[in-house]
Amino acid sequence: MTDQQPQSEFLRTLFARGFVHQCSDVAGLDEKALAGELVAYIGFDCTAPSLHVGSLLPIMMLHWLQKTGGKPITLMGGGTTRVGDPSGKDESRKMLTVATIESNKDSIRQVFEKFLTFGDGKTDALMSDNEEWLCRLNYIDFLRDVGRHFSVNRMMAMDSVKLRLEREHELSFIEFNYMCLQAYDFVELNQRHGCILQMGGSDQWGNIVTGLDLGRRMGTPQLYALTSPLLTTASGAKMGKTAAGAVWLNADMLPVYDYWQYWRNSEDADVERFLKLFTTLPLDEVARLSALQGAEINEAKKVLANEATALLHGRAAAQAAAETARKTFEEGVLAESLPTVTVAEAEIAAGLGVLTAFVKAGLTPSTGEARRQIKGGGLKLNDAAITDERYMLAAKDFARDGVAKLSVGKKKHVLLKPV
RNA sequence: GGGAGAGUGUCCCGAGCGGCAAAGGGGGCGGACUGUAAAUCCGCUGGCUACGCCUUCGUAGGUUCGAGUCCUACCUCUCCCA
Repeated sequence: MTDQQPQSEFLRTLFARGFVHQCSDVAGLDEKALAGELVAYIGFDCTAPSLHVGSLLPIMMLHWLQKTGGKPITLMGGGTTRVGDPSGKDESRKMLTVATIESNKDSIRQVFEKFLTFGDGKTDALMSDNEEWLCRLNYIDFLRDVGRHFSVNRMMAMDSVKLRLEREHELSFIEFNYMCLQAYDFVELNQRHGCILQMGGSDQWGNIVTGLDLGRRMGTPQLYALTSPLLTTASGAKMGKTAAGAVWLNADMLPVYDYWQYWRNSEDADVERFLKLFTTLPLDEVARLSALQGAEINEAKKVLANEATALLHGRAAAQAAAETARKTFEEGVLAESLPTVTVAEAEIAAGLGVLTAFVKAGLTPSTGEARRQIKGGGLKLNDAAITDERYMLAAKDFARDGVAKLSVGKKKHVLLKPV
């Protein structure tokens, strides 16, 4: 929020790569970062079994923090998720059961290890969980020790609350408490680990600042807030949503190939921004790549896909995805690494219609949809458009490597394999 | 507890004098153009054993030849008052 040049490597990097949306006190924070090991945390909700690309941005901030000599803390919201954050939501989310939250937590954890080094060393990352202290709180004690520092008048003015009220949507008491708990987390982490910075997405600003405030009233050292911009694509869509759903980070929820494709299909106008945010390439390399014009920029998109995928899934997996893509798109060759679905030989012998085949392959949700796609010219069998919706798959369709290639549009392919 | 209002195509918003598979958007998917981009244009957007059949308008009943539309009860949500 200021244009002064920070001195610390940490802040310089964050600013240069476009991670900063708001910061409570750049100069003050810069000083702390220069002085020595900076401890910062980001909280993560456990509302889904995997994080998605939206959370990648905060994770990258922690990554850079560690790289520049700081100590990152990932805070799992084991406790706060039981309450539910109203920020940025129109309606209250369904209450999640404790069991669901626990299982989500376990499944989310593993992702952090890809981006951060955990351990007991000075700049090793730390994984914490606010369940540890929040679930132990005693209501009356909490109200007396912490609750008295919150002004309802001020809370009513916070966006997360105000928007609900203005739109005449319900805001339950439990959600209203969320920011108090998050604020308390910050204080707790300060006391436990000397954490003085909380980062997060821009929608977290209110919650984070509430933490600074609580800290001051409860006698912590000066705390700092830093938020990253809300990520949208150049054409305004929310980042991380595709037709199939969210772009998950867990490989069991989104295949590596699809993850690679997600980045490969970025809009031109996003390439530079994404390279800065989601890869660790040096900035001069980023500048070179994003200067490419016209079709040339596809090279930059491939680099983006490679780098982003390598960070999450490893270099080898990224290369494999790139190779599959190269074969299918650039050579038009059948890549055996495409997703494969098996069918019983007998089923084919008994007569398997194309419509059913597409449904089996999961390319089409219903035969009706398959029918419509055929009318629109969207379905292909071994790269040839299908025109007859009553066509039955025959032996010759499996002539190439014993598999039939089914496609919807240009980008979605599945190999059908008889067994 | 009292009063006022609302629940529509399982993505969202949203029209709907008793004839409705249900207007219109958004989103999405497919096609054309391109560069696996954007913008633009076109088509599609309940299911199926498909010129027919089945299931949809909060839930359950009722009135009607016929109900998203009328009546009754119930459920859920919102607002106002207490």
